Amino acid sequence: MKKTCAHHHHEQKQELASLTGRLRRESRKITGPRAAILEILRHHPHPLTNKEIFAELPKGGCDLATIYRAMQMLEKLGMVKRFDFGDGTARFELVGEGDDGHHHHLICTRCAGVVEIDECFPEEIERRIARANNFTGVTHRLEFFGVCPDCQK
Amino acid sequence: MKKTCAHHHHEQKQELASLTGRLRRESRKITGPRAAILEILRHHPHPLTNKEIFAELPKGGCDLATIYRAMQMLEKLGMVKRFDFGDGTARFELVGEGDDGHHHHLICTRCAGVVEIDECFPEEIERRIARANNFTGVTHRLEFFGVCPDCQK
DNA sequence: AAATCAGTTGCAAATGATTTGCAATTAAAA
DNA sequence: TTTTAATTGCAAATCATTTGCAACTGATTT
Repeated sequence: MKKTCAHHHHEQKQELASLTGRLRRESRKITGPRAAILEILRHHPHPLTNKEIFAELPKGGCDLATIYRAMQMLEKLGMVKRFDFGDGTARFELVGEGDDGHHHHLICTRCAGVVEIDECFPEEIERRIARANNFTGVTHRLEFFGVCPDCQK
Repeated sequence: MKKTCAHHHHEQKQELASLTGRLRRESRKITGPRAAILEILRHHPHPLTNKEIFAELPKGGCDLATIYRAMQMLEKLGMVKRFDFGDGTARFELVGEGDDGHHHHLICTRCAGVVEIDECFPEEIERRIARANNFTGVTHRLEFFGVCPDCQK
């Protein structure tokens, strides 16, 4: 269960320069650990856990806490999107400029393989739900689970 | 943000006898802690965290670990359904006999109030997603977030 | 290029939710 | 009652994530 194909909601792999530029604009420093983390995210089209990023880090990597701090900051700047697959571990994906990164996944409950999904919850129904309950600014968190072709035996 | 109204997917409050019967059938003991926990769940139409159940427990309550163990067991028996609101704390709701408890919530990001939702992700689209990726046994986890009427000021 | 300073990092300790080992207890069957 | 497997309390262990703090380093200024 490995998929690398780009789905239409995926921008081209972002230039590192564009990423560091975004940081600079927010008066954040471009440090070794940050450049390395962005580099890893840039090359992974799928959501990664902090531990996974940590493992991908070259030799003298950085502290795990630094990754946690970096992801928190990148999320606040809207540069990464946090996903929750319900296993108690956060996962992150790089988000393109101007994009909000909203999309969903289909996760194999056997091998944990992940496929990005283009479908989203119907806007019209979401609006109906918001109106019916007088809620504003409604969004959703949605992930699919099933058994991937490889794991079906 | 408090709602007590019963939605159509909610069975009538289950008889305690029916609940204990289900346990007995699985050769589980009806202990004080368990009866107390079921009693609390029976009276709460909304997802509860273990801590909340713990707090609701009468005086000499039971150990928090016992609640964790009970919920795990009840979930395995399909008597409660676990929900994940993305805040790192599991929540549980009693599930009626024969029901699988599948449904969703609309959660206020300000006051954490919860409203049960009747809408579900369109089956047809889910089937399409499953087929398109050759996955079997596909389900989904879906929760809505927004600002409830009270918190809108 | 050296000085300056806010933003960063490593490391260890703190949190918080959840799990687990184990000896003592108890519900339910015999 | 006796018997036995299931259950509990309690403390210690896990795991993911956060945080305090002193040392460090980009980025900007001089």
